Amino acid sequence: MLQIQQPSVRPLTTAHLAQTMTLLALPNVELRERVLEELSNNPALELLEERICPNCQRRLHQPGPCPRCSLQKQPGEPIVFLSPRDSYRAPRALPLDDPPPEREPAAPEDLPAYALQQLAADLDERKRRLAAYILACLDDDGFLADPPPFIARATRCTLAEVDEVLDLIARGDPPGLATQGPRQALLVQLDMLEGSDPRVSLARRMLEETFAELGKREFEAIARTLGASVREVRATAAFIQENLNPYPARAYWGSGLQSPGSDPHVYHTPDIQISKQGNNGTGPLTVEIFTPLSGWLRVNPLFRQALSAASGEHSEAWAQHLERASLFIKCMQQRNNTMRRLMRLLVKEQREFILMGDRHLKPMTRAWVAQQLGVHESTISRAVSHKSVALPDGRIIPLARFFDRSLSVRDRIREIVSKETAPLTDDQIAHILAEDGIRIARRTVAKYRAMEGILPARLRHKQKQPEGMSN
DNA sequence: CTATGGCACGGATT
DNA sequence: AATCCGTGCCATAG
Repeated sequence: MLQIQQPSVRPLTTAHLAQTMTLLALPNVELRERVLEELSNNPALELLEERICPNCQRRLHQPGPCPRCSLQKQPGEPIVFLSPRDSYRAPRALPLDDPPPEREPAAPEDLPAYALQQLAADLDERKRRLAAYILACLDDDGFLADPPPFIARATRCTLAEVDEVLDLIARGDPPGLATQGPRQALLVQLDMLEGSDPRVSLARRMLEETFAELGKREFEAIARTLGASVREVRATAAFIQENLNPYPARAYWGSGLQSPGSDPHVYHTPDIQISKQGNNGTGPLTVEIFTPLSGWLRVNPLFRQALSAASGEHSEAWAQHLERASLFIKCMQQRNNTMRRLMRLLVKEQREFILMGDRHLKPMTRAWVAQQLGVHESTISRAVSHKSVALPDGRIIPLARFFDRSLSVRDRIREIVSKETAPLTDDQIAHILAEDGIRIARRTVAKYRAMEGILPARLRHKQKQPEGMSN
């Protein structure tokens, strides 16, 4: 918590603030890069081993008592704690109480062996060994742990050879195996079914140009970027969802996550996980804020000693390192603290939304949250942007959606239209909403309706096409 | 004449 | 300071 400040004349505050803000705006995956970079560049910075909480067996990544066990006090309050996530394999964190259903039934050796069998006949000795090496190094999702140039170096093959073998594997039976991630896997699979469907070309553009948005299901943004209609984008997203598999290895390892209805098709891991405590809807909500590494950062005490002992030209550079390290740690703590406070407030305020769906989202502005927390509103902006949160029902949504004023209204519009007997005009819908106390302009109804991919009243007529995919 | 979608303006957000 | 979103005004399709 407290760092011994070097009596530095440097304007610590400006640098500190600037760096805090940049860290705050980073999603977990990028923060991981950032921390690793800092660790490798700065010898004064050190990552301590994780501990296991003797009580709840969770991994701890900060000094002091286990935050989860010690926090379980206040009945109405949500439980918010940081949770180390150094592996990005799981699609999302599993609820704390349930045993993980995935990845134990089949032996992990099965898949590589199976894949190798298909290829063996086509390859010479040298390439067969290369293929075996690659397959052995895949992570649990069937993706490459190392980039191709790395493999080339490790196996003393040329990059061209590596790419060739990779391509063969990827087009083998679990299509998309041994690619670099969900996106590449999907693209390979897309290539393989080319020719048949007109949606293929749009699907490719969506994967290539707007993959991040696709993961977050921001269909409007995709449509805008690609110049397609929201309707087309939705249809294509459904097409991708039905025909392609972002995690090729999972189909083989009997994961129960892929098939059931709970929207498994989000192609990235969340930064935050919210789960319910019990099965009844009354228990407190648990919020895990993922941190990129297990263990915790601190200034290396040996380095500090060495600095005081050292003299001469080194000491200045070393002092800078040390200052930078301590600064970085402060920034990380600042970030964690802000995220914790933010999430505690958000979950408390929006409990109904989290548990019961879009319609119960209370309108909330960032400015208001900033005032509650006593920070600048731009801080909230940074904290909220680029983050994704997994809800108890399995949906993964951008954190910014907590501030989407239109969400609950759009949900109501969808309901009104689905229950209508005769097609209602936008004006009528606006009127119905007004009776419920929602005063929005007719023009706005039209926009929301378009966003939801609902045709205008004139075109809805009698045949209704149930298009709802996210409920 | 009515229902919609396009364009632009003002306020909020970033 | 730049950008996004809700809304009003207006042209157009039916």
